[in-house]
Amino acid sequence: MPELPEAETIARTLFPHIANCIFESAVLLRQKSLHPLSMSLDKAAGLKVAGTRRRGKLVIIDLDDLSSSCLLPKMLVFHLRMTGRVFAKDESWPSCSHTRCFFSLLRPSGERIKLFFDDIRAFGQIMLTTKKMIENWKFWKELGPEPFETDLKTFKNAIKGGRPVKTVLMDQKTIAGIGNIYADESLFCAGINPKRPADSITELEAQKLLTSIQAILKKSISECGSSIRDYLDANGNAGAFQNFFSVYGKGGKNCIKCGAILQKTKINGRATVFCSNCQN
DNA sequence: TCCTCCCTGTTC
DNA sequence: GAACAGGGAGGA
Repeated sequence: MPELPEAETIARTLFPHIANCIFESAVLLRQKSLHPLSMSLDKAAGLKVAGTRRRGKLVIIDLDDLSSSCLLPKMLVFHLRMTGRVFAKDESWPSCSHTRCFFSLLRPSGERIKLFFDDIRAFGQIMLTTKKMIENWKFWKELGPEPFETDLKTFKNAIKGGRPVKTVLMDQKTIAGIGNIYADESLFCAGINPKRPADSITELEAQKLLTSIQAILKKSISECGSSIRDYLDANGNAGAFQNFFSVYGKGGKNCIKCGAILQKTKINGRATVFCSNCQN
């Protein structure tokens, strides 16, 4: 389940494979995997890979239009949702039943490669867009600040309302890139009960929570993300942060801090694990 | 503000 | 063969 650290790892590991490549053609195998606001993937032809990056959980390939005099930068945006994967392989690599689209790319060396977007559960979507067009996307426009670029005041102001603090954390408008894994882990690290109404969080707790989020995301990025079942980076390697989980997927086991049995519950329809002793 | 739906592979 | 995993859209 790619969240921020996994998207970051994919963006980093993908770039060496496709640096300076020119897009030649696209094959879309599942129409619904194309975002409704996307332009036709054929429009990628002739564009050159300028870089790869991440925004929240989104993986982005920046593209330069070499032919256009008005230099209108385009970008290919991947929303990986649960099981999306982006990776490059040599030309002979076959698509599989989970391949949603693939591109043919030309390397500066003249070698031809393929860029795949595979997605088992088919929740993910791909979008070819421009910096201007993407502003029409409500999700993009409302996306909260990056966890490493925000400050306490902004964060505290976003933690508001009577919803459970975990729900607010996972709301991409609050802060970008936090999903179920990192919400549970951050709340445990900060000693905050995930069911607490967001507006009951004190300034001190918000401070602790933001620090925890940043520390956990940083650690996970350094471990190349978490691989629960499906996630692999652009090189096909698994992450290792799952070996550092304190609570996620550990309901019924003992708390690593106090030894109490970790509670498993559902918040907003999402599996949630916490320690009722350590998290108040 | 909460619930359902979209998906498919894995586990019970 | 049902339950479960879950991000985000959309509807109640």
